[in-house]
Amino acid sequence: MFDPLPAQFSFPEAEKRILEFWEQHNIFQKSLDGRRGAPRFVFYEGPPTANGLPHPGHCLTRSIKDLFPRYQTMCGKLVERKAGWDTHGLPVEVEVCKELGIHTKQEIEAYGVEKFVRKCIESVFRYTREWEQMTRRLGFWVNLEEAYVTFHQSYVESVWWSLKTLFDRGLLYQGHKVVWWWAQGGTALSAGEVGEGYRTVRDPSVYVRFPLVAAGLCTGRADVAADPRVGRSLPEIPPGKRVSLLVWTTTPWTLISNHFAAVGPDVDYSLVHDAVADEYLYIASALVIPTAEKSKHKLETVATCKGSDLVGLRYTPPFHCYATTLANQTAKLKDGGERALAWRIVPADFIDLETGTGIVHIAPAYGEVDFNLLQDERQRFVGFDAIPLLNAVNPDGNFSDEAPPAYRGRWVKDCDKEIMRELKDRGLLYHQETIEHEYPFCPRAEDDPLIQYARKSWFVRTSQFKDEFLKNNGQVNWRPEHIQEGRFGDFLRNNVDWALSRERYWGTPLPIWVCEQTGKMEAIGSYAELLAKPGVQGLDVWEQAKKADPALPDHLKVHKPYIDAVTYASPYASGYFMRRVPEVIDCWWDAGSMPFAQWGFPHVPESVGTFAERFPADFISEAIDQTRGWFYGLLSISTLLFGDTGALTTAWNAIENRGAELEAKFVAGKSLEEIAASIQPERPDPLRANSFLLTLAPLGLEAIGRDVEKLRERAQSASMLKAIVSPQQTKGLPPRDGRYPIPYKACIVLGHVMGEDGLKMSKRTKNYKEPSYIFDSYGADAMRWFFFSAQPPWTSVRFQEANIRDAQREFLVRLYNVFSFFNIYANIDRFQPRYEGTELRPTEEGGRRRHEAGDEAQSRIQNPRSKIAATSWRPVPQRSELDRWIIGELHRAIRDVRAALDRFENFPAAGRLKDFVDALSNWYVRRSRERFWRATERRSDAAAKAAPAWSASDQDKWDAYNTLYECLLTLSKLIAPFTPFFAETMYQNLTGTQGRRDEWTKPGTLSPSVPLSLRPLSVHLCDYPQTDESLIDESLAQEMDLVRDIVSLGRAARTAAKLKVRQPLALAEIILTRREHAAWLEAHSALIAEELNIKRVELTAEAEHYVTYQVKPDFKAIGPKFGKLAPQVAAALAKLDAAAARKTLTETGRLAVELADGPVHLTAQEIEIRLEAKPGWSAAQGRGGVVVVKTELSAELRDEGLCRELIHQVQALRKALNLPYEARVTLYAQADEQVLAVLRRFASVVESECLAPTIKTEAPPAGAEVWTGKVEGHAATLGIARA
RNA sequence: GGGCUCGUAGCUCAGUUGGUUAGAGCGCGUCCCUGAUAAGGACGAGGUCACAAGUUCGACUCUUGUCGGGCCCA
Repeated sequence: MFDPLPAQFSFPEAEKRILEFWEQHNIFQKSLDGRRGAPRFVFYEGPPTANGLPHPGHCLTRSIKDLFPRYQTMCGKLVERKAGWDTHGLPVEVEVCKELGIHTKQEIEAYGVEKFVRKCIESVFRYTREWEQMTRRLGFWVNLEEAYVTFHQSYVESVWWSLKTLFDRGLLYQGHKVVWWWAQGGTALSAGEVGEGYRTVRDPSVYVRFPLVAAGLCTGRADVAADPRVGRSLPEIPPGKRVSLLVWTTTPWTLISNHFAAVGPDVDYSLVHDAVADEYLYIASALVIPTAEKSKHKLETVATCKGSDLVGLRYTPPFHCYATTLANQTAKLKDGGERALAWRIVPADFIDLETGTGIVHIAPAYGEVDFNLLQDERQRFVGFDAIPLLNAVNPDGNFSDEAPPAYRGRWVKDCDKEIMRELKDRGLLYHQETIEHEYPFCPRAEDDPLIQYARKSWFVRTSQFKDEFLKNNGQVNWRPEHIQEGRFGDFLRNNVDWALSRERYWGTPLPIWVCEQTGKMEAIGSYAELLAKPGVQGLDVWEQAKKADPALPDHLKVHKPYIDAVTYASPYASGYFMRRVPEVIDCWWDAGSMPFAQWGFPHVPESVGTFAERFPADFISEAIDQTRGWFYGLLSISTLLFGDTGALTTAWNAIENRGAELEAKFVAGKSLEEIAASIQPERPDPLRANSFLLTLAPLGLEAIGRDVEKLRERAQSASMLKAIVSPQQTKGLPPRDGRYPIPYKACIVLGHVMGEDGLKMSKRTKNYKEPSYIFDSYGADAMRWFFFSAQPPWTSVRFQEANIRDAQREFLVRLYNVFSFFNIYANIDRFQPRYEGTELRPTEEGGRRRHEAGDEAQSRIQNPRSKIAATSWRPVPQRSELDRWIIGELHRAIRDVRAALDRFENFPAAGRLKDFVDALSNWYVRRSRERFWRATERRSDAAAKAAPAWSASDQDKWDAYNTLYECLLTLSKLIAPFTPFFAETMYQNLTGTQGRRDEWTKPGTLSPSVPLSLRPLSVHLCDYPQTDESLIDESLAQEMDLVRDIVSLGRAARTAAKLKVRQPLALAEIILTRREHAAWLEAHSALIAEELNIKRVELTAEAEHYVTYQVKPDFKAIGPKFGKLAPQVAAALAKLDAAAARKTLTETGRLAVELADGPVHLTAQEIEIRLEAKPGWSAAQGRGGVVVVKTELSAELRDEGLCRELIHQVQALRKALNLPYEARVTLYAQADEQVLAVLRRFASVVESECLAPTIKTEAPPAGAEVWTGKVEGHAATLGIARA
């Protein structure tokens, strides 16, 4: 007996019960315990920030993150799932500031950093409860109890370890970064804040001359080495005439710090003669006319050239404040030669030809592209810092002492007018006007314009690892694939050094301590390491705070402001202290460090091994916006820390800078340790030597492979090579998976979830339903199924309630109906499933013993009530064709679903499940209904004992039950990763575990009918179904498809003739396109006849009556064979007598076709015969063939049709009375004689169909349900009353 | 402004290495079933596959450009 399903099944309520069950019985933990010792499938949780409420987008992420781990667990893997929380960063600070009603850094400091940071911690966990509830309700199995938290001390120390490692390898450096800077507030603004503050303003627009000083054009400058690229012939200019670049800018104040002028190498430039001043100017050709119109000067083109021809020319800077130091300075280039440090023409790829002059003034301190261009130039020189950053502005926005005296100490924007006047006075201003454009202001201080400003910042040298990143990226299995070469690949190819530091308060403190005297620095890898330093001071700040408030989380001691107070004695200058730098780090670094930091690697005991077993991840998933966030963080940090060539690069950096020196030491017989220690002798730290060894250690010969060539190329001697490649084993090194340390093997990049209206979800417009509303109305499975089945996860998805409801109806409700159908009739017939050996839980005993256990189970259920099942089960091959077909479909579905999920593709997998449920519901159950309803042949107990075999009819019935049961039970496991709740409901009901929870906790107390101890408690403790290829009959599958197709065509043909299915017809003819399945189809004509309500169904070979033939080439075969001739072949075929051609082809298998150049031969495979119904027949055509129905109706058929109509009306009356289905009625009929005759004639049919044993041709009595109307043109009155 | 991505039925979306009748669901219309029943099913109408060129014997599919949406970055 299966627990009867409720009359009104509620998905949300059932899910709540399942949740309780999971928790009560620790099913998640059991699912892990069951796989202890199994191979791991590693999952990384990308930490969300819990300082906002979870929305539908997070539900998508968490659904996908749940699906694959569940699947892999069922496939036999151990899939631990450690949750994580991202807790640091500007968004948290902003939330707290909003709460406090403050904004600026001064205000935060006035409030108190200590109090502020504590507010941040509170804020971070404000919505944790909501997040945990959503996670639980969605059925996302993840270990929340042991979640990693990025502000925890162990996590912070692990991040410190990574930073120290990089610092010691010379990969962490201080440089500049251009930010949107609020000068008055002294802070940088985030992109979001900047976006808020754009306003339309009027600004100056000035055209300025940069007079050229290049050799050959003006007064030659023999002291400046010519750029070899300046190898072009420039036009002869009359001596003494001024030649200038014409540049354009809207920020005159930046001209004081001008460094370069940029041109587009492929852009056309014109040298024009301006008659007004009798001078020559370079302008982009495309902008000559607009410039002439603006300035109202006549400009005559003298010559043209490419921008690349101008590169390298020198000019006089507009202001001279830096000229005294830089005017004639040059430095060595990496590839030989020297170049001037400033005021040269350089190439750029961002030249705009819409406005300006096509020659761009470059002031690297005040523009990001400008700054990047400086960085590119710096790369060309031997010493990276050979070129200084020109910046005559203080952080407060006032000109510094480097600026000309007139401007010093004044707000830059206030100086624009005077600067323009000065330029005019000095003859450099060519033209001036004002323009209107969008410019950002501080959103909190509306009168303060923002400026782009270079700030000192800490960087990680990621750009050196670009190739390594790309190699690693190449090994990731991206879903969708285009991420690899597209968005992510592009991002990596354009890699710039990671700007790591933030001048903020709530973040992982940058663990670098600086000597207050010498400026020398050290990185610290852990709190313990800090405490071990000589002369540590300042710990009391923390201790006192803790004493004052013992509730203070200990984790805070590694945070600002407490950590800032900790100083120690400088090893570089006695009597001085080492103090920490004030910055915290980018919280993306925190998140990207999670593979090792979640375990506190390498400080926490055992963490090295723990990490080693769980790196890399087999699977991660987040939304598309994480490309530059978490996905990049993981990849870059792993590569930097654990990569082979990454380590090589580090070694090269060291060797390149000190190669000769190191080599000498090596040759002199120094040990590797000594050499390592000497690499940066200013810090004679043993840790340094270790870290160098750490760098060299992974370079075992076997690991280097083709990089040996690179080594040879770059190592300065054979001896050095030998030193580097000798294998060093260093304990505690993280493992490497394959050649490169990919941090994740597969990554599903999710699209964004959009609101009901297809636009971005917005709290303000409330264009989306809350997850909790969906959970309460439809359930978590409905939402999950919608995410999995409605679209591939990487397309942006519209979160529409209607779509979720539809998805549920299409799959879950349909499946529920089948399940409920089974439940009702299986209970009526007291069906008992058989427990197969394969269903048993694996034990230490061998297969034989297991079978015995199975037999025992069988005998246990052989009590009188369930005797039926014990003897009725038989193997699938002995069952009917329909049973074999649906079991075959089941195994085909298993095969396809597994294959799709193995490829991390949920969408095709879900589609396949949907198709199977459709086949089960709309064909198998429909076609089998009669078998379930068939009465069992009653036999005496004696007869049953004497003959254990069932009658054929009963056996067929039990086959149907067993088949449906097996489909449903297997399906419960197949859908378990997708819709874990409903899967559990089905599984528990089908296995009889439902409602007997208490017994599960008491071993040995078996239900009398169900061997509970032999079954997993939960579907999630089961193995995922395996395909049994022997049960798949591909040709049966095709044939059944064909039948369904033909039936569909038959219905279409009926509809076309306006013949409803109730009206029986005499004959249908089927003309097949292909003959392969003809025999099989013929054998199933009865089935088709029944579905179509047609007495006889025939296959016709020669059907010229009804159809015309068309011979068409199969282009897929013919295209490659004939190429350009293909259309000719097609044309020739079209001209043939199709019927004759078909005959020839059937008989000989070949067909000759005349082309212009002679005959060609086609085989049957290369030709497709198409059928088309001739007009005048009620026919329908499809790919499989044509179905023609005979529309002529005999009197006999009409009567039968009439009878069906009468039955239909009676059934309608039954329904109106809402009668129980077994209620008997008396039928009263009044109509003409023809109708009554039909009723008499088909009385037995009417009786069995309508359960109306008595038919009275009289007026219905009072109280009867009555219908009066016309049936097939006959007036009639029908009434029924309960018998 | 740049990069990536998408544009297929009224709506929401599929469409597998290019192959000649482009599919599904919802909605709509017609009908069926009435022993899964506050369900279920069948059939039908509805498409210049955003637009324009190009490559090809052949383009929804590949290339380029234009227009429109989304994301990321400026």
